[in-house]
Amino acid sequence: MADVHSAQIQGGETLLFLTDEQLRQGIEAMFFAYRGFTADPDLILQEMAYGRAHHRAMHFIQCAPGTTVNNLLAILGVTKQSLNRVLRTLIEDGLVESRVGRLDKRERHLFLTETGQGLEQRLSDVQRTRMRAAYRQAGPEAVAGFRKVLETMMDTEMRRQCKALREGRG
Amino acid sequence: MADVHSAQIQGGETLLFLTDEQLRQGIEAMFFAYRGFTADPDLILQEMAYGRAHHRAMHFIQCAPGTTVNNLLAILGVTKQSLNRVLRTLIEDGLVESRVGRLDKRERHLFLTETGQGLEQRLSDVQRTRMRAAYRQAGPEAVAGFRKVLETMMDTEMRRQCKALREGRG
DNA sequence: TTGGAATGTCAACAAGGCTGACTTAAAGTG
DNA sequence: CACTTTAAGTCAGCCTTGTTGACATTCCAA
Repeated sequence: MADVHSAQIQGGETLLFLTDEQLRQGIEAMFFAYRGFTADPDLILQEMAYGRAHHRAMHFIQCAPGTTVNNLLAILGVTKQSLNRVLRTLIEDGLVESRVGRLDKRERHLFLTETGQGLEQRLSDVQRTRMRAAYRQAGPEAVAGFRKVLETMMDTEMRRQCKALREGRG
Repeated sequence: MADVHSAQIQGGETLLFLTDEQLRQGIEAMFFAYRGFTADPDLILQEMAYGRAHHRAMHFIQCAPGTTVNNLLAILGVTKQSLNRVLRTLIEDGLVESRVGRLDKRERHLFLTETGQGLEQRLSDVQRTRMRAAYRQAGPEAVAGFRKVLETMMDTEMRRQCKALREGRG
C-alpha cells in the first residue's frame, strides 16, 4: 500500500502520516467489508426465519459452551430482554439447551444441541469460506496486518465494554 | 502474527494454511471491531435523534456531492422507501439539499448544506480519530495489510452488488 | 430473615430494514 | 403523437432487533 506513508524515528518509534482521505477510505472499507462478511450467513438465516441476533448467540455459545446468560449479555452488549427473545426461540426450536447451574442454581448454562451445532457449523462455514478467500487473495503478510489492526480495534472496544460493565455495577 | 503459517511455492504463489480456529478469531475480530468502529458516531447521532442510516447517507453524499437518489440506493443497498424516510428528515432538517437535475429533470441531485457538512464532519472526525489511534498502535505495515484484506473483501462485495444490479436490470 | 443478584417475562415503543401498490413527471421510442 | 419506461416520492403494513420499565421467582449470603 504505497499511499500509507511512514517515517521511522530514532528508537523504533513510528509516526504515521495519514490523510483524512486515507482514513475515509478505511472507514468505507469497513462498511463494505462488514456487509459482505454478513451477507452469506444472512441468506441461510433468512431460510429459517432467524436473524443475525440468533447467529451471534449461537456463535458465542458454540465458542464457550456452558456460558451463562449474563456472560453472553456482556459479550453481545445487548439487554437481557433482547437476548432472551432470541434465546427463547432457539430453545423452543431445540437448537440451544439451557441447564440450571449446579453450583448456583439461578444461573443457566447454555449449550448448543446437535441440531444447533449443525446450523452453527453451516453458518460459520460460509463465513469462513469467504474470509479464507479474502485471506488467500491478499496474502499472508496482509493477513497478519489485518488481524493486528482489527485486534487493536477490538481490544479498544473490549476495554470500553469492561469499563461500562464496571461503571454499571458501581 | 506467528500463528498465520504460510509456505512459499515455486513461482511466487503462496498457500495459506489457516485453521478454522484462526478464521473464527478473524470473524469475531470483525464483529467487535465493527461495533467499536460505530460506537462513537452513534453517541453523537443519539443526541439529535438520528441513526446510523442518516450517517451513512450523509457520508456518501459528502463523498460524492450531487449524486442522485438512485446512485445512493445502489451504494447503500437498501430500498428507496428506506432511504427516502431518512432523506426526507435530513432535507426537512436542512442538512441535505435536493436539486432537480438540469440534464434530466427526473433526477434529484443531493448535496449537504453547511449545517449538514458540519454534522458530517463531527461524525467522521470521531470515527477517524478512533481509526487513527488503531492505525498508530498497529504500525504502518499492519495498516497496509489491513487495508489490503479489507479492500479484497470490499471488492468481492462490490462485485456481488454490481452483479445484482445487472441482474436486476435484466 | 432480609437484601440483592440472576433470571425470566410482559408490555410498549423506536429505528430501520422489507414488500406492494400507487402517483407524478420526465424522458425515450415506436 | 401515443405509449412505455424510468426516477422519485408516498402510503400502508410487516418484521427484526434494539430499547425502557415494571414485576415475579429463585436462590445465595450476610
